[in-house]
Amino acid sequence: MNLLELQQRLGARVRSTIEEKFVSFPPVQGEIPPRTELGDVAFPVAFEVAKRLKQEKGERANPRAIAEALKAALEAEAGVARVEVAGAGYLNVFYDRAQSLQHLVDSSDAPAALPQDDASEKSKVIVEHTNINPNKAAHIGHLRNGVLGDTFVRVLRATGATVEVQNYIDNTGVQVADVVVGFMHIEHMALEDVRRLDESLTPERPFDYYCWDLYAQVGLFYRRGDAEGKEDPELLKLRSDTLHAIEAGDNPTAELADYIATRIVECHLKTMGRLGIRYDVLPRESEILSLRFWDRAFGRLKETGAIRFETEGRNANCWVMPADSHTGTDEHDADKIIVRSNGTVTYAGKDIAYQLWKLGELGLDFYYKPFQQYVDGHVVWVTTSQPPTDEAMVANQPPKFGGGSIVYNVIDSRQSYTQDIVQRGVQAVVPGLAREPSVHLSYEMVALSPAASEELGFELSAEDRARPHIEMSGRKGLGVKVDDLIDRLEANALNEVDTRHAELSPEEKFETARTIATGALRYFLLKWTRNSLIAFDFKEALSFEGETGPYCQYAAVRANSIFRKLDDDTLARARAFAKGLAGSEPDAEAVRQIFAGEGGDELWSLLTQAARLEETTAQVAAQAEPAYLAKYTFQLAKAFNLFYHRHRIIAEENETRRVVLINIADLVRRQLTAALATLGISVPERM
RNA sequence: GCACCCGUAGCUCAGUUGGAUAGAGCGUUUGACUUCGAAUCAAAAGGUCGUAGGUUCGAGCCCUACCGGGUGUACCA
Repeated sequence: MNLLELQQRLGARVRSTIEEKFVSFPPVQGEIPPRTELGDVAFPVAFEVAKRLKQEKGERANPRAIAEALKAALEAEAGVARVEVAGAGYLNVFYDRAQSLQHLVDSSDAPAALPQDDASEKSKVIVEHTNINPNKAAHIGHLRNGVLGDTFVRVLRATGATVEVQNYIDNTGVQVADVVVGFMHIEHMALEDVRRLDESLTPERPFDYYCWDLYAQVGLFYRRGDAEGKEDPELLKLRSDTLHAIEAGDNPTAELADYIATRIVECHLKTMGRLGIRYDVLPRESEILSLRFWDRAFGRLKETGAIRFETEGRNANCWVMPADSHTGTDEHDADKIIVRSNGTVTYAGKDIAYQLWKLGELGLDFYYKPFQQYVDGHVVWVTTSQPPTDEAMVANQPPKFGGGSIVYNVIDSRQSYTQDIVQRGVQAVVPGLAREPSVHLSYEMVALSPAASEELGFELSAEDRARPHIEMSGRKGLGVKVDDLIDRLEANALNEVDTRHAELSPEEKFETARTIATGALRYFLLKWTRNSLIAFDFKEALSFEGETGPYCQYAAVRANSIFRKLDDDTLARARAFAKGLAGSEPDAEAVRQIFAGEGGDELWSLLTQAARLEETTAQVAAQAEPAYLAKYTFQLAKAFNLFYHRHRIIAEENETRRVVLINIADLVRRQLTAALATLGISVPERM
């Protein structure tokens, strides 16, 4: 369902007419006028034509006259009712509204035929998101990553792409090591003790919450209890020793680390699952190390000369990636160390190896085993260093992971510099790939408003209180845990449902509340453009009114309620009427009268807005900006709410008018539901 | 120092690639439930688009300089 084809056809016609009558001209796009009275699509090309005429032929022409000359060609096109020349030379096209309605209803029946350009080999898109350090509960900042990534995945799938979702697990990093230090040196626990502790924990304070607190304690521990003090080098040695033990593997410390990381990943998946966020595969850093991915990437980097060995200077005995611009006084200032002087590899190096694998350019693969299964049977796989041994594992083969034609990495903007290094490394090794095969999908962080910070019980200095926002800190334990926030949203939603729909069963009430909470939270995180920093505020995040997910859901619920009261036969007849418009001129004329009459522009405007979902989705996929889809959905919901308020549909007495209203409401509710689904938000029965 | 991001209504933000009269939400004020549900709708007030130049038919958007804020710039991950 879209009007894009018509728009594109008109654009092509404009161009060919210009070339025929005036000068050579680039492809024209057409744009949506700011107001319905100005038409359905506008071509402000006359100014450019006048300029080109002057430049290329020395002719002086009036833009208005040029627009007039193009008008006739457009008026001859099918689907066009009339064309106006406005202002200094705008060419405004008005569609035939009856014909458009017929077309929209007709095409909405066919399941959106995906453009299967080449069935032989469909390329795969990989999206990597979430990537939370597996050492504590997820906070709202982590959630922004997950929601952004998951929504982008849904957008890509809506455009027909095949998408693989990866969640990278850094199970051998310092953050995990810190919690291991906490268990071993603060709590004096070994693996068995931690296991027993884990089993004894209550749902109010599960394992990831426990580790959240412990991690904050470790931060203090390194500072000998003084939050403002310096870290004690002697205690920091515990961290590096632990880290080395984890990387080496095959020892009690590494086993404890593995237990913690695995359990926390389970918690994270459960948390994300509450919002419908899912994964296909969990590549782990431990396997990148043990399967020697880095060694292979290292060789490739050396071969291509992307990195070089320093024999002197401050980076002596390191492998560095030279900076491409030398702005500092010392030209080595900006060089990035990839391999340290002690021979170990930095994060950037490991990430280059991982990216190469994702693009199918490393020449190595992981082994896999099932990690968990969602209720619908979908399996999440995790990497492992051992080939399958027993028969059951051999029989249960994973899909082919990695080898994407394009890779999106959802990573916050603070890591732009490092990501840049990684991109350069990848491009040096595989120069033949399409431009930017690996895309950093960056976004700003979520910080806390001073009020939110105090609500969490953190004392603020006068200086902090004056700041626009306060950065969350896992080390200080300062942050809004995702599960806490969802719990509050669900409780609030349940409260509302309870007062509005006392007749529902407790299960129905809870399910409705859950859906509303998900809608509120996902929309809250999606309505901001990626490079807008979110200063988290409880009042705003907990709101169900105004520009929120529940507002959009409510519009869809209302639309559905119309059709619950309408018998199926009426709907079928209404659709048949719309489809038959092409064959009945009197009916078509009656429909035109309705759109031309009182409030007709408003009806038409709602219809065209609903028709633009596919176009918007494609744009969101191209620009990787899910906020546009959120805005679109809200605007459609808003327009529908107005329509709903202005018109009584079932009670409408004029038969033709009633049929038109039914068709509009039907198309809008379907598009609205589809838009929400792409945002990961479903529509409850009642709310 | 250098690099990137940001500066639009009281607050928080959009502004779809340079188009027509600058848009939402929240907050404030005021109206609308006997209706397909008011988690809604309508109306009002609120703007020197940080400042100063420039580019052109046209600039919130592009260029230059400056002012103010943020984030990076590790032999951390």
